[in-house]
Amino acid sequence: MTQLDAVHASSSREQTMSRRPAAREEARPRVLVVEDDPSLAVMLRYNLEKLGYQVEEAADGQEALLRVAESAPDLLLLDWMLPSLSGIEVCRQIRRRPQTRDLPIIMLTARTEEQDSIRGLNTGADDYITKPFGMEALAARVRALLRRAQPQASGLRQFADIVLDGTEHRVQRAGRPVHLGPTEYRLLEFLMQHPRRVFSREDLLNAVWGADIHVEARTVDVHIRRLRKALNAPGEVDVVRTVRTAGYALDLEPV
Amino acid sequence: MTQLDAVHASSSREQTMSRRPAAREEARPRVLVVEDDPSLAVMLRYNLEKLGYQVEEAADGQEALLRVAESAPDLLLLDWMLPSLSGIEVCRQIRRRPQTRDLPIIMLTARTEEQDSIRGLNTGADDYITKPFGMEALAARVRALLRRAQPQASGLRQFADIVLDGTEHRVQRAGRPVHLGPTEYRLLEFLMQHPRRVFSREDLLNAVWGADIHVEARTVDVHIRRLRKALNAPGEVDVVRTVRTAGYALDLEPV
DNA sequence: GGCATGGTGTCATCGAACTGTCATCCAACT
DNA sequence: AGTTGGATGACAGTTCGATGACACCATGCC
Repeated sequence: MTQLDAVHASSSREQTMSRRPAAREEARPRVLVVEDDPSLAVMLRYNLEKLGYQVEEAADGQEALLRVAESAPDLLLLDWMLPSLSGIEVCRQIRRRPQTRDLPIIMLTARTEEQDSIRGLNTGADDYITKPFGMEALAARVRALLRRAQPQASGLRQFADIVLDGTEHRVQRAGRPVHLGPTEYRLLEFLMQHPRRVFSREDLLNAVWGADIHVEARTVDVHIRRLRKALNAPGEVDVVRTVRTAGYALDLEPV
Repeated sequence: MTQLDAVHASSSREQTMSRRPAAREEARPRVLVVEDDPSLAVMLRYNLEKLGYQVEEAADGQEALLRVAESAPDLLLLDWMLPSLSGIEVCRQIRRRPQTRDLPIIMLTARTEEQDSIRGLNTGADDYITKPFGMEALAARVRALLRRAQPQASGLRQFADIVLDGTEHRVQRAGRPVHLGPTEYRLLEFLMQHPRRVFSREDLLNAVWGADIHVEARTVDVHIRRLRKALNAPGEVDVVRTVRTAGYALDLEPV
């Protein structure tokens, strides 16, 4: 028992890093309400909390950006008209930063404001709803957006200093961008789904190429080599472990 | 061809040995088909049963979750478009529960639905196949996934301060990593399956080398020696017991 | 169309790791 | 002491993964 625990403990070090997005997922989704009218804000908070969301508030555009940056909510409910910084401007700034590019935003607009101009103008919002609105309508939009956004969150995979962004199809190692061909990308993607685990060439062919495609087993070697070449900068440890007669694994310890 | 067959043969040996201890494993693998189109469902059932699987069915997402929870199938064939709860959503819910996190899932999608978005977007499925598909393609995927899922059960083995991790293909003694050649690895793996039990050289040849391979019996001595050398650091007790005229065993007591 | 480019699968070759065998030595039993 | 069976070191042959080269295809660009 003690031994097993020891092994687990030593090997779970990196896992805690890669588990971060999952930990947040467990909690209720957090909605940031940006609304300068206090009575409306209170109403929104009340209803959203009843629906099971955590609610944070911001009264103007400046505060909104601040809160988005530091508490990374899962969804933004954004009033169109705001003091200090208009809703459109907030939207634009949020879209500009890579960390918040995919944050779902719902705009709250007054009926008088022309909907066409909102729709036509590229605000960057994902959805909008005109005031006054019913709570069911809002709830439906919130649910839909959160559901859509969810996979994006888990599209991010991390192992050691390697980050694979599934939605952007992008790979980094130690912050530096890494260019991979399509096959190498899928290969890495698959290996990152089961870090440390050893896969035979046949496993990899099935998973990366497809079960019904016939390709020489040795071809895997070549792609592993290309993956290594792209991933390992001079001086860095090789992240691909070769296990003789067994296959390959994504791993730090070469032995 | 020859290559693949060789791989099959050698790797299936380990699998039969590392069969899960549970009683229900003797049965054929059970596949749950989640498909709302009755004619397709019938076709799938017919073909899968012909391939030797047990087939269960569910017509929508709700029923799918229910059946997964109560009958714990070995593999899920999941239609992308479903009434009441989409395939993606089913997938996500299954992945959320620890008991079903490793359940292999194959998605069935229509050709029009973008394949990239399925593969790229992290749906949580292990594989997918576009609709219309040939039965061989499906069979290949099912086989591949079931094979991959199986060895997970027999991951970690331990004897005294020795830990052998089957999925990672790693060996440790007293926390220190131990490097073994393929033969020594299989030898240790076999010995660890029956600690303390004494095996004759012939037993070991059959189990580790294979019944049909002809190798000099004395060769076992050499590999036992290599295993000892790798396993026993200076000052540690020898974990391999020699029983004169009988064979070897994994044991702590020297006598 | 023709050309460049980047990606892919296959092959021949190289070198390191592994393997099986033997001769020799040593310890245990008779 | 003599015999038997295991341990050990050496070694030659083999296997297996790494590597570089190359021909083939797409795709995009002039």
